[in-house]
Amino acid sequence: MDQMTSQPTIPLNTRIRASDAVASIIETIESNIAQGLWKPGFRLPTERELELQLGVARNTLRKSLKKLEEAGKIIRQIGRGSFVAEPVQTGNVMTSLLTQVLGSSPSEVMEIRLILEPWAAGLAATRATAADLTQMRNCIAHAAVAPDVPTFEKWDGELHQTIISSAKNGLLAGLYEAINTVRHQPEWMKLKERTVTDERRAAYHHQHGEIVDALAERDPDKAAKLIRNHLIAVRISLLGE
Amino acid sequence: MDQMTSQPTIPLNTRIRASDAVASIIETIESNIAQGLWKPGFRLPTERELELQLGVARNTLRKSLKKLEEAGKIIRQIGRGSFVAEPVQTGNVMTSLLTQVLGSSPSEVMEIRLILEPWAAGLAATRATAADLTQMRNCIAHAAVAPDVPTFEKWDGELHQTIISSAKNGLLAGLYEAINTVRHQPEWMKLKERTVTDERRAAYHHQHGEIVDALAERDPDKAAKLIRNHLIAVRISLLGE
DNA sequence: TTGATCTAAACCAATTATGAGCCAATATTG
DNA sequence: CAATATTGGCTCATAATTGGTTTAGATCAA
Repeated sequence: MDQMTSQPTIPLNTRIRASDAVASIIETIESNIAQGLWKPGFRLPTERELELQLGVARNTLRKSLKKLEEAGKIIRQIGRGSFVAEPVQTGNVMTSLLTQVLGSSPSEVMEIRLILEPWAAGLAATRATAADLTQMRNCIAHAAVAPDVPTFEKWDGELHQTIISSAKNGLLAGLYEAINTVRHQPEWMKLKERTVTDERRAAYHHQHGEIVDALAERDPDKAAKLIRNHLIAVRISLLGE
Repeated sequence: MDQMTSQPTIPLNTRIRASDAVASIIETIESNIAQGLWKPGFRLPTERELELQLGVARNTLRKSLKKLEEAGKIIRQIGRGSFVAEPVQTGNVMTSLLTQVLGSSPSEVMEIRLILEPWAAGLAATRATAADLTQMRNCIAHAAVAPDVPTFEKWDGELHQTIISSAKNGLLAGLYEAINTVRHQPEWMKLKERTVTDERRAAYHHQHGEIVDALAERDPDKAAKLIRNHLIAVRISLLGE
């Protein structure tokens, strides 16, 4: 309604288009909820009342209500009415995963490894190929002669990643890779430097060999049990009892 | 392209015309977008309004809009209108994991859920707060009255995410959130649409209620067992025996 | 003239909004 | 308990809105 066509170069933010009815209705209702005018549990006017109040057709109104319902803002029930929904904590967005991973404590990481890896080892016992087993033994050999903790840590990580990969579940491999990024965190490295003694390295080496042997024997239960014991040992050395 | 030898000055892009309406229009609209006057998603005035505001013929205006569309600045849709395009998303650090997740088969997803969720439920039984439990029941209520499968799916996903979050392991929550993105994949949705019957929805609703009850009773074993049975039922309905 | 650009109008196709009627689940009343 | 009223769920036909296309004519520079 503000057709000031005198200035050709400045088209202003004119008016909301007629076909924005649905969006406009949603905005109105959401504002009522946001302002606390309609509180959670409040029963909103019937559709036949709302269509009059808002000056739109019932079909249009219903499209808006459907979207509000899908967004979780309201709940509708035949014969009862439509109600303002209880607020739900806004879930974190996808992007949070990285910070989630990088911000995770060693305790959290071990908690998850302790559940994922024994299970994965059980699967790997039946699914691992000869090439997988060869690669595992390769990792163990490298770790055994590693000159320092970071190098040992690298081959240790590679070994566990290979075991996980042998479970032949691509999604699992991806998740574990994300978990593994935490190994490159300074905090994790410092923890390792402080806790990985030569004695423990020898113990880990022995446990790693047993695990791969169990996988080669195609014994799921044995592999799962061995890797679980290994991870418990790791957790103890990292975090204490 | 490079025949500079014959002609000293080749007028490649010479637009000598005094009134280059198209370029002028493009400049005006781009300026509106750049200045934030028209934000991403904003629906610009209809062509029939713009031609009045700019004082040009619709044909000329459309030439400008076409170029803007080709440049990715706006998006046009018959019957709906023209919209300022969303800015292209910059490459994510998580792309590898994301593609890993999105490329995963429902079978792989269920395999991991079946191991992670019972364990998480066991932890949640002792770690869930009253607010967590309230939110779970809220999700169940939403799912119960969901008018269609996508909406049901949304609240079902929210419920499981809440249970996971109740285990109070931030890394786990992040991983599960990544897994959950697969629910938005077309393949997954089609599978759900095809397999989620009213009968199964009723069964799931009952199982969900039992699970949350077990969590409220602080019974880890019962919760783990119930969610395991639930997920087995889901897997069967999705993938068969 | 020739070619390019702009103006103008009519019509096409996809989407949205309207209005009416009827159905299904729930609430209320006798 | 049974009957009625209320309320959301749904479908259909119709009209309005909006970008897409074609055609014709006017203007202007090379």
